[in-house]
Formats: sequence, C-alpha cells, structure tokens
Amino acid sequence: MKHLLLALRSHGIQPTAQRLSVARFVLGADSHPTADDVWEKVKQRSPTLSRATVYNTLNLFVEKGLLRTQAVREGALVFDPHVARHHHFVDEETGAIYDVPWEAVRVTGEKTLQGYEVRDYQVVMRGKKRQS
Amino acid sequence: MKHLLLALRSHGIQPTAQRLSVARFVLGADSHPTADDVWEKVKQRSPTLSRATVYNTLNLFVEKGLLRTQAVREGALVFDPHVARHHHFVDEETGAIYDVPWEAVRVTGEKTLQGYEVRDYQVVMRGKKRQS
DNA sequence: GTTCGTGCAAACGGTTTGCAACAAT
DNA sequence: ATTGTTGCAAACCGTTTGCACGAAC
Repeated sequence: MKHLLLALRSHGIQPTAQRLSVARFVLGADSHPTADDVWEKVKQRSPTLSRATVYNTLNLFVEKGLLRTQAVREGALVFDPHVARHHHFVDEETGAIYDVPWEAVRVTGEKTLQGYEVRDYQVVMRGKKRQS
Repeated sequence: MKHLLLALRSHGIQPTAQRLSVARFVLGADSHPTADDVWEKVKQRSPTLSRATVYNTLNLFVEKGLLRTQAVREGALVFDPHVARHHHFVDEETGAIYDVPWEAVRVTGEKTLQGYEVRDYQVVMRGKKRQS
C-alpha cells in the first residue's frame, strides 16, 4: 500500500511498520473507531503492537492533520479520517456514528450570531438508522 | 430557596440536604459544569459531601429529567440544566460552553435525509467568543 | 425496623507517561 | 553518538460500585 506511505510522509510523519499498521486500518475505515477499537483490529495483524503505541500514533496523526477527533460519543474519543467538514448522525440504539455529507443539511444564521465568532460548526443528529 | 425543593419534589426526587446543595449550584448555573466542577463548588458550602454523592445525585437528576448530559467536551461529560432544545457554542481557547437559543440558528434538510430517522439534533459551533 | 441516602474506599475503563531497550540515521 | 520509536508497567483522571453506617418515615 504505497499511498499510505506517501500519506504519512506528506504529513511529516516517519513511516514505521507500526504506524503503517495503524494507518491502514484507521485511514480507510468510515466507521468512527475509538483508540481501543483500533488496537483490537491492529493486534490481529501485528500482535506485538502495544496499546501505548496505538494511542501515541493516533495522537500523532491528529497533530499532523491526518485525523480528527470527534466529541460525539460519551465516555470515549472517536477518530475520524474524514477531515473535511461534514455532519454526524448518531444511532441512539447502537451508538454507531455515521458521516452526513456537508451538503445534505443546511445551516443558516450562524454568521449573524452576536457575541460569537464561529470558525467551524457541525450538525449532530440523533435517532435511528433505517434499513438502507 | 423554596423553588428548588419544589423542583425536586415535582420530579419525584426526595429532597435531602445534599441534593439541595447540588441542585442549587447546578440548576442555576448557565455554565456547563462537569461532575467534578460541581463537587468543587458544592464542597465549599458543604465540605462533608462526598464525590460519590455528587455523581449519584447528578445521575439521578438526569434520570428524572432535571438535567441533560452533553457530549460536547472531550474527556468529560458536562451537565446542562437547560433541558429544552438548543444549540451550543464551544470556545476553542477556554473550552467554555455556551447555550445558543434554538431560534438563533436554523437547520434545513434534516427531515429529508434518506436512511436516517432524525429524532433530535443540534448545531455545535466552535470558535472564539467576542467580548460581550 | 425497613427503606433510602450517604460516605468511604476500592474498582473500573480510557488515556497518558516514565523509562529502559532498541532501531535508524 | 545522537535522535527518534517502541513496549511495558505504572500512573492518572473521570466515573461507578460495594458496603457499612446513619437518617427518616
């Protein structure tokens, strides 16, 4: 997977075997895994990889702009490889988080809010996902 | 403060001294305190009140509909006495969370999202609060 | 005297950190 | 030789839980 290597290099991250393992899983997925989700998955292919390395690597990726964290789930941080603006839908029954395209929902009025300089925003929706 | 007593009673909560201490702080504030914030503040007036009681009390209040939790802050749950629909603004520098009235911002398109049954939503904005 | 609430300490889950071993340059 | 990376264990923070004591109906 050459593009992973390039993705890391272009963000100023030295590509090591461990970092590539983490990258392969987390940059691909459109789920919104927690750090421990990542660890569980990555362990299957690279059983010697430690939890600390996963956490350090994820934080590094966030720092370098490859990932974002989302404070959508209670109790744990989730990582999102989708760094462009988008909204979120949280299934209240399963806790699963889905990306909602930026254009699917429109927000108006945020620019004229007095007292606040809004740099970024997103709509967080909750409910039930239908069979699709 | 009679109204606190009534607020608890009307939600089916036996008013005790400890619960009233917690209620006085958390139902009034329009900050969005974490459980430990509440403990710190309440301890000043009621030094014997234990952390466990604060957590239990806050959870009880949430269960009974006096408070909501908001998954807006990373790493900790915040409590919000404002139970009606509203939006949030997070100051990126201080981490402070502000309520934004429901009517101040309008969202369109959320009803026509295919695949999702949206029961609730809010806009989460981030940026810098201006001197107001 | 039974039920409910409290306080303490221990346990817990998610995350960070200190440090020694280990590449890699 | 220096710098950066890893793995382990311990520490840490926010939260929950078990249990014995105490208050209230």
